[in-house]
Amino acid sequence: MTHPAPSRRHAIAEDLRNQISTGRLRVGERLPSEAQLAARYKVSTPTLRNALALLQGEGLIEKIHGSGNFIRHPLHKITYLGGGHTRAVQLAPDGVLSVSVSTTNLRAQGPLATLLKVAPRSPLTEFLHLCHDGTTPHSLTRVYVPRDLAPAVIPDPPSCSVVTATLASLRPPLAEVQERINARLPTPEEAAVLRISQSLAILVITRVATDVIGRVVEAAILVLPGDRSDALFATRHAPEEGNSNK
Amino acid sequence: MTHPAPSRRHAIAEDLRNQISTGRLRVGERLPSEAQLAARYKVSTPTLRNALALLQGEGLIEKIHGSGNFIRHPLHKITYLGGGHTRAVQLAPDGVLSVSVSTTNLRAQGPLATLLKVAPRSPLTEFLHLCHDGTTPHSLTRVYVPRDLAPAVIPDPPSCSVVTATLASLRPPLAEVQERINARLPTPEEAAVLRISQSLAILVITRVATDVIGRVVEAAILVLPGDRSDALFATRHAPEEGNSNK
DNA sequence: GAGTGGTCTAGACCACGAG
DNA sequence: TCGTGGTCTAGACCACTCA
Repeated sequence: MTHPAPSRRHAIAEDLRNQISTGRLRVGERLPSEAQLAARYKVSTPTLRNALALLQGEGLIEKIHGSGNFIRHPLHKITYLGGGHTRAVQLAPDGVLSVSVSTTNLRAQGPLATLLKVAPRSPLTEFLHLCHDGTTPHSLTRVYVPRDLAPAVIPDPPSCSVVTATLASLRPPLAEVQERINARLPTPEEAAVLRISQSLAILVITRVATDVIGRVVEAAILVLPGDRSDALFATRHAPEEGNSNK
Repeated sequence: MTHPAPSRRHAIAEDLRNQISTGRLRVGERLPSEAQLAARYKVSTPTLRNALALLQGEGLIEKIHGSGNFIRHPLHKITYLGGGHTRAVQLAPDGVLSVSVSTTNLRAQGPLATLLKVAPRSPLTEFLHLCHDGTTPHSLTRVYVPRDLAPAVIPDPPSCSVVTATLASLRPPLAEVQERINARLPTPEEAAVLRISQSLAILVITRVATDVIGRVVEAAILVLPGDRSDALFATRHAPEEGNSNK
């Protein structure tokens, strides 16, 4: 409560936020150049850039080097459905999502070997999914399976649904799916691939599927931008056994 | 791969990271002043501050205005157990967590009313939990229940376990627990309460518990710093019905 | 090549914390 | 009061995009 409006950049960010939400600045539109904005608000360029960084962290604008600052399209919110849904995928409310998949063969090492509970240098297959909502990237998923559970032939170009179905057919019945979620800032690489600011928080979901004999048959790492996605877990309780929890 | 080492501040941050991980800088210790560090690395103060901001975003250091930059204590990782566990609480691996609770009566409004599916201005009781790991705050939880499901008398000082048990006893059997998770940067208020950087991502869990007649009996908003907490959901599958997924 | 954002400098002044 | 971090200035130079 010491300072309601401590700094210049918050005031500028607030003004721009209002202009965006009231529609005076329309989506997709380019903002005036940083030099022009700095002149208009009578601040130095670093201060104006700090103001833009706030909006960037909220996912309201997108900076494109050499080209300008743009109002982002209103975000199609994506909900990751977890818990029980073995074939967990993202759900888009209305828009059409296109997914591109690429495949790589590699060998387990370090944390990846630990995650899959295999020996280092075990052969794995990686499926890299990049999900687009229109023209903007929307989520990044890396799926790892032991090589012997991966299909021998991969369609070219691979399609997400086909790959997923093929994987499921090769797989023994699942016993447990574990999903670990945390929040962090993206690495520069992740930010570049997803075209988001390095200061926009991301949701990272690490999903590990285990079969009945305890073998890890799939590990997936999902990276979801925090401004346009969340994860939902619903747990139903049987009415009569609801009180059996110790 | 376009830029292996794009900027000065990353080099400085990397150097400080190494000094921290190799123990040349010990936990709790104060770093030299920013002016001294700037002189040592031969950079301007804003550049040095940018380097520190990177470490701050990783939760490695804590800035205390007027006092200095300090190496943070190695984080006791907290895991939020979700999904099925009705009385979801945080688990600390070893350290002892102390929780302070305060109670407020208020009336539903806006998003809160929507969350609890009650009419605006319905009476609610808020329980504000602040969880400490030693001296540093660790998580912030706001729990809202309709007033008629809240205990008439609140012990003073309220204890977390007693409050939780009392709430459970007043409550009809639960039918469903829904947990929605997302990632964002903290508000200035949240950052201040949790004593974290405004550039450290947080995990926000919104948990809504519904009873058998569809009434929302509790809504909780948990704020967990991303560097020291994650959420875990485990789903077991019955072996025989594992293939029923079309 | 013109215009854009990305990074950095060398200082100034203010606000906070502790003695 | 003094040293600390917090904010800001007015420029400089580089890297990228697009015509």
